[in-house]
Amino acid sequence: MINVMTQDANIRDEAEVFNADGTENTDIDGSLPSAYAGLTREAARKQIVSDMEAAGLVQQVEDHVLSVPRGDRSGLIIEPMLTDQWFADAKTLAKPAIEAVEDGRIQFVPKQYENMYFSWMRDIQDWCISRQLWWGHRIPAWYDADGNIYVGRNEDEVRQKHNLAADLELKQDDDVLDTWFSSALWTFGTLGWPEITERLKTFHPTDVLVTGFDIIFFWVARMIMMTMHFMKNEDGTPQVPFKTVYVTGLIRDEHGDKMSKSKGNVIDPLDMIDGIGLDDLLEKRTGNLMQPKLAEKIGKRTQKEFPEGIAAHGTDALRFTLAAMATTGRDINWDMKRLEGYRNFCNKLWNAARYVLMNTEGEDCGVNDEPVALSLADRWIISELQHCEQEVIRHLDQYRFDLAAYALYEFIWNEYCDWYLELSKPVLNDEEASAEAKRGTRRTLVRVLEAVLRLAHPMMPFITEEIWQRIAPLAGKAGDSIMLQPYPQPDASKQDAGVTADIEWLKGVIVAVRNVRGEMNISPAKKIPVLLRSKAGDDKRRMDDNRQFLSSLAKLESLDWFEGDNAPMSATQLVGEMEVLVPMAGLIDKDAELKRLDKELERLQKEIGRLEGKLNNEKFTAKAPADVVEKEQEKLRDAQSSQARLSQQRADIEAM
RNA sequence: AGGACCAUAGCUCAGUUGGUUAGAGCGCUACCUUGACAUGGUAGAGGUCCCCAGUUCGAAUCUGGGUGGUCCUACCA
Repeated sequence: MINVMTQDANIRDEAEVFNADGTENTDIDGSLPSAYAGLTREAARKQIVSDMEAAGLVQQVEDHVLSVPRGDRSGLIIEPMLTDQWFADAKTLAKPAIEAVEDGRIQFVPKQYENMYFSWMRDIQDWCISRQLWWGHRIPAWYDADGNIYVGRNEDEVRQKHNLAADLELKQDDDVLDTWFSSALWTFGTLGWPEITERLKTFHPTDVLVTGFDIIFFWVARMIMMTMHFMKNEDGTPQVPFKTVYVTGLIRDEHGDKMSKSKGNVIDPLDMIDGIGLDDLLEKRTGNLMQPKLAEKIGKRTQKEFPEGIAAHGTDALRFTLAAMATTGRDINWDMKRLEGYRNFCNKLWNAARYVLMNTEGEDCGVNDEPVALSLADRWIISELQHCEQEVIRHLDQYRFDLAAYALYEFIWNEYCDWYLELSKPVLNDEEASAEAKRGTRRTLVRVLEAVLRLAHPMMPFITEEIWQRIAPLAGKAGDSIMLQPYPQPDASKQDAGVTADIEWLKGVIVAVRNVRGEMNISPAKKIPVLLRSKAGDDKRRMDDNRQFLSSLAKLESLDWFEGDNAPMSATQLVGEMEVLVPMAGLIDKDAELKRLDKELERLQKEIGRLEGKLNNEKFTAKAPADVVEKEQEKLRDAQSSQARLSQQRADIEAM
């Protein structure tokens, strides 16, 4: 290896020549043309060209494109230069680190990232830990004038260790350690190491490391290597730094571009939480650019993207959004609209709590276990809560924060708010209702809310705390903070499939009536009569049990059981085998109803065709599992029976 | 060049071992200010699951090939 430049990148008098092992090579003549000695390399290049031209040796001078490395701070062009550098034997360090992941002492979530780790580690090269930077930990190595090397914590220690004379001149290595070399010590270095402190014994190994996939080789792999090298278990085996590495996706901007300062597309989380005006946002993005030329472009883009700046969304909304978007994919394209949607969700929870407080504060909520009568709706929401808890806990265990967030969203909005709060109104507003019934509903309102607050707390810490402070006493709970409360545990004995089926029936009837209203343009304010007709045993019971709920939520003028064939002309919807009839007199638009029925019949016809085709295929009936075949047969029977009823209905209306 | 990942509604994304009428949020359409909530409610429209071939009774899901996109490949972190 030949080096022709001095430390200042000027041309040497004579080239240095080394063997590959770093020893000096004396076989090769290192002499250089004296004309160039001491010139800067730029001047030397020009001089060489003109000398060549003078000698008639130049055929052509041609421009070509190349990428020129420049120093980050100085901006100067960086030239190749041979210097002494320190290396760590990475292969030896990597071996136990690979094994720790292979045998599961350390697990990556999602698992696919283990491949990334292995491919890096199995192909690892010696790690150059010298850096020529202006910052970092200085390499703890000293040299004397003869080139001897002494390594130690500091100069005093080095002198003592090697019995060096006090007047022997020592020079510390100019280079600094690779940042990752220092930060690889992080898990134990922060806990008092090299002293074996109580903290170190208590908290090492740590549990979960959360990071981005681009950090796996930079830091994660190196933490594992260094920790296993320095830290040992009591039995002397290498200790791992952490047990699980949870790898998040990388958040990009809405176009899928990586956020970067020079692109001016960075969105500061704090600005989404607190909001920021356009002027401040522009200043933030363009005020301190490395390349001021970009300011105009970034400014325009920002102005277009956020004409009014960014609205305040709050911490909880941001947290919940991040959880909901933490899917298994590698990239997360940020979407302000989703943040907005989850802010609305926070608002929804807040308003639901207001409703609950309005109806429970200062009222008898059965805190002291007074007797209660639980309605079907009460028992249903309690049952569903157990299910929601199961789901959330299961998904959290698997690091599927997106699915956990979705389960919470679904329960709070689509079950608790949309149905349960509505179903609580008929009971609370009914002057005839017993004290036990009202107490039961109030108790359920507060207890379910209290539990779901604890369930949601990790994802929406502030709102849940705020509401919990007021709800907890009503639910008979005491404590300074929701943060100190136990996480909910589902109780399977509170789940009741029969209750769920009854509520599904109830929802079906209500939706059926709303459907008729929607399609027939009947005002939501107008009360309408409804008839139910069915041969199934449960239907009559369910109607009798739920008369109050139905009348209230479907806005009924009357609700009657109809037997026999000559039903009045009605708009019809099916709930299972049961017909929901809305008599047409004075209400229904005949053409609209015919159109609606045709649409439904067409859908059924397609469905029947599909199912028949499948079931007539002998290969399917012969090879598919019996329960799958049976399921398809049942679907066909249902579709056919629906088709028969609706065809009859259509004929009746047509004849009107 | 090598390797990895991704492709599902207008947009951002779910879809767990093959069997669903393929889902959510936002956006869109119509109606509704009813006493928790218009940051809302009700009802709806919207998909050739990138393309081709294969395995299978059956494919968004499994296999092969193709197309398009993103990222990584060691001295900024």
